[in-house]
Amino acid sequence: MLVATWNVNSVRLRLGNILAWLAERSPDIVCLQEIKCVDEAFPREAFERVGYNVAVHGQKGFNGVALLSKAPFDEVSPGLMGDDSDVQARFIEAIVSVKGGILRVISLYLPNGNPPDTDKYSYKIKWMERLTAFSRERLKLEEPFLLAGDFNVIPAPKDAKSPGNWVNDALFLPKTREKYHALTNLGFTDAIRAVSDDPGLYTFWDYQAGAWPKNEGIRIDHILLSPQAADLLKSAGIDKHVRGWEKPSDHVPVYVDLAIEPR
DNA sequence: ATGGCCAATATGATTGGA
Repeated sequence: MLVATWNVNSVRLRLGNILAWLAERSPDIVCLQEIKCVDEAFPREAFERVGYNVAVHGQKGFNGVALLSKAPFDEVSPGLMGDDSDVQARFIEAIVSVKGGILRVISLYLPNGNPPDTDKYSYKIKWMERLTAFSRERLKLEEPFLLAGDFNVIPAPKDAKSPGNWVNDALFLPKTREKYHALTNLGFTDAIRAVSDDPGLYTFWDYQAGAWPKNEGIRIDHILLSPQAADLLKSAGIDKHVRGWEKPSDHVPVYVDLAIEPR
């Protein structure tokens, strides 16, 4: 069973690319970020026509996350616990029935946090603390459980072509990486790092300054696996070639193959 | 030459992204 995540940078502008990639990869579940539209404007029918159920948590203009699933959703819950005043659409949780049990999946868009000397950075850090508190609760359930999305965190120097360019950036500051490790140390497995220690595994290339042709990439889109999900990991990968398509997103899809059969 | 982008919005300049 394939589960993937992709920050698409506008689901409406990227619809053709997304449908082409779905036909090529045929994932069972897809976590989308930066859909950049309200729920009513999400191109739901285009995905239903090719066999997906749709769950959306959008907002006007920016942010927004969604889930696609070939199997129906048993439960869907938008929003991250811990701050009722947070109106940014960055989190959606769902449960899907699979053969022999369930799979719990989160599509998340962690705040960027730049510039670091502003309230944008404190919002990022607080959001990470809320995500850790949420995860601590969910891990107690001992289920196959995935946190997938755009984490806006470069975990280690080898996750950037030029780490020196990022030392003062909210994506790579020591405090950001400390908070990320506080999350992963609860017991998550980084799916990509479980299958490869190689440098040069990137998921984002800026539109600016020729980042793509120079391969100036960073790895910021992650799939974190609960212990029960990690036990099922068969393979993981990054669909890098999608960055070279016409009108690309600046991010590419990341996927895991789990030893689970659809129900 | 040592910079270069993109998307959404009561839009033709601003905001956010990373």
